[in-house]
Amino acid sequence: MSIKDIICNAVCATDNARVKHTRRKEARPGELLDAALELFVAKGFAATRVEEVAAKAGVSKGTLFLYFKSKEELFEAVVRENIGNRINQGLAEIDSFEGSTIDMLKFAMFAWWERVGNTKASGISKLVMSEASNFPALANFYQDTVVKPGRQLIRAILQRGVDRGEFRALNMDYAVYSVIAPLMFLTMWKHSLGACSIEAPLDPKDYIDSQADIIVNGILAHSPPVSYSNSNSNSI
Amino acid sequence: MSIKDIICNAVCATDNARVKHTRRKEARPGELLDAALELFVAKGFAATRVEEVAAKAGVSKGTLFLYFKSKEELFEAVVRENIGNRINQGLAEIDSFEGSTIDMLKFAMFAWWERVGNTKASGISKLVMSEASNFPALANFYQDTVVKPGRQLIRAILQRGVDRGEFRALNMDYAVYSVIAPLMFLTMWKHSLGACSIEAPLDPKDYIDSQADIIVNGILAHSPPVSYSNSNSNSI
DNA sequence: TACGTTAATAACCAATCAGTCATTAAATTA
DNA sequence: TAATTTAATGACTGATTGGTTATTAACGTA
Repeated sequence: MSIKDIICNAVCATDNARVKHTRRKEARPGELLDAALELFVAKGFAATRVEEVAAKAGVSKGTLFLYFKSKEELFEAVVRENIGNRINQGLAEIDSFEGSTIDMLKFAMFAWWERVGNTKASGISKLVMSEASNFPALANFYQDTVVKPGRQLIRAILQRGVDRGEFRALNMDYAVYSVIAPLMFLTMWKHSLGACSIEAPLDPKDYIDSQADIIVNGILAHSPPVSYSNSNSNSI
Repeated sequence: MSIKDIICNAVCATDNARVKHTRRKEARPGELLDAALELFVAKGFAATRVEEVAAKAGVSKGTLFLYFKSKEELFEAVVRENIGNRINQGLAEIDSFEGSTIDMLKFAMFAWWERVGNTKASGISKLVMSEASNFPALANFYQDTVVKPGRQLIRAILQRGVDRGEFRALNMDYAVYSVIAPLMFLTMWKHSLGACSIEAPLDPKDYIDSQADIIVNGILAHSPPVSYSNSNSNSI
C-alpha cells in the first residue's frame, strides 16, 4: 500500500465529503490535534506523515503548517493539550472523601478509567513512553505534570489508609506502583498489542476490579507482616 | 546535531578504533543485531537510520545490507533473535518445584528479572508494544510466543496455589495480570521515562519485592472474600 | 456588486534516507 | 609471489517527505 493510498483512505475515512476551501479558523487546530493524537499513538511520531494528519483532519498539508510551525511543535502541542489537569482535581477530591480508604482507592482507580483511561487522552501515556528518548524535554514535562502528581495522589490515599489503621505499614516509594503499574499496563495494552489481537479483549472494568481487589487485600492491616515468605513452609 | 554527528558519535562510541576492511563474516550478524536492538528500543524503528546501526556495529551501510536484505527484515530478526525460549524453560521448572507456592511465585518473579528483565532482551517488550500497529504480523508472533506462554506460566503457578489451598479462589483470566503488569511496567519504565529521568531510579529488586509481597498477601487463602468493599463502613 | 482581507491550497524545493553497485582489499590457494 | 575469491566499502540514486510560497477563493464590508 503506497503513501498515496494511505492518505486517500484517511481522506475517505474522514467525514462526509467536506467542501474544499471552507474557512474554519477556530476549529482547525483542535481537529488537527485530534488527528495527530490518533496517528501518533498508533504509528509513532516518525512513522506518521504530516500529510496524513492533515488529510485526516480534512485539510491540506499547507494548512497544517499554518497552525503549527513544525511537526515537532505539533507533537508537543498534542501532548500538552491532552495532559489536562485531572490529577490535581483528584487530589482535591481526596480531602473531602468520606468513606473507607478501601472504597476510596477503588473509587480512584475506576474514576481514573472513566476520566483518563477510557478517553482519547489515554494514548498519551503510550506516546510519551514510546518517544521519551526522542523528546527528553517533553518526557520531563510529562514526569513533572503527570507522573509525580499521580504518584503523590496514590501515596496520599495509601497514607490515609495507614494513618487510619486500615492498611498495614508499607514502603510507600514502591507500594504506589501496585496501583500505578496495573493501570498503566492497561492503557499500554489497549493501545498496542490489545488493538491488534484476535483474542477476547480485556474487559477494563473486570480488569480493574480484579486488580483493586488483590491490591486491597494485599495491603489490609490484618495481613501478615512484611517478611512473610522465604521460609519453606507449606503450612499455610 | 546533524545526522553526520550522530553517526560519528556512534562510530567513536564503538570500540577501540577497529581497522577497516577486516573480514569477520561470522561475527557481523550478531553485532548488527545487538546494535539494532539498542537503537530500535531507544529511538523506535522509523527514527533509527540503518547507517547508524551499521556505524554502531562498526561496519558500513553496504555491509548491513549484505546480511539483512531490508530494514524491515533486520527489525524482524532483532525481535525473533531476542525472544528466546525462557518461558517454556520456566514452565518446565514449575513441575519440579518443591516449596510453597508463595515461594514459587516470588522465585518466578525474581527469576524473570535475572533472565529477562535485567538483560538486553528486555527492550523487546517496549519495542514490540511501541511498534505493534506498524508490524501486526510481528505483534501476533510475539503474542503467540511470549504473551500467551507467559500468561500460561503465571496461571499454572496461581492454580497450583489454589489447588493446594494456599491461595483463595481467583478469576484467573484477570488475576494473572497482577503478576504480569508490574513486571511489564518495570521494563517499560526502564526503557523510557526511567532512562531520561533525573530522580532516583527504581531499584528493581526492591520494586519486585514490594510487588510480590502485596500480590501474595492479596491472594492468600485467609484473605477476606472477594466482594469485600462497596460497603461504606469505616469499621475495619 | 465590487473590493480587500486572509484561510486554504497545491505545486514546488531541498534534504534525507533506504537500498544498489562498481570498486577495493583482505584472506586463501596454488 | 601471483591469482582467485569474496567480505567490505562508499559513492550514487530514486523516492519520500518536511517545509515554503505563489495562487486561489471564501468571507466580510461598503
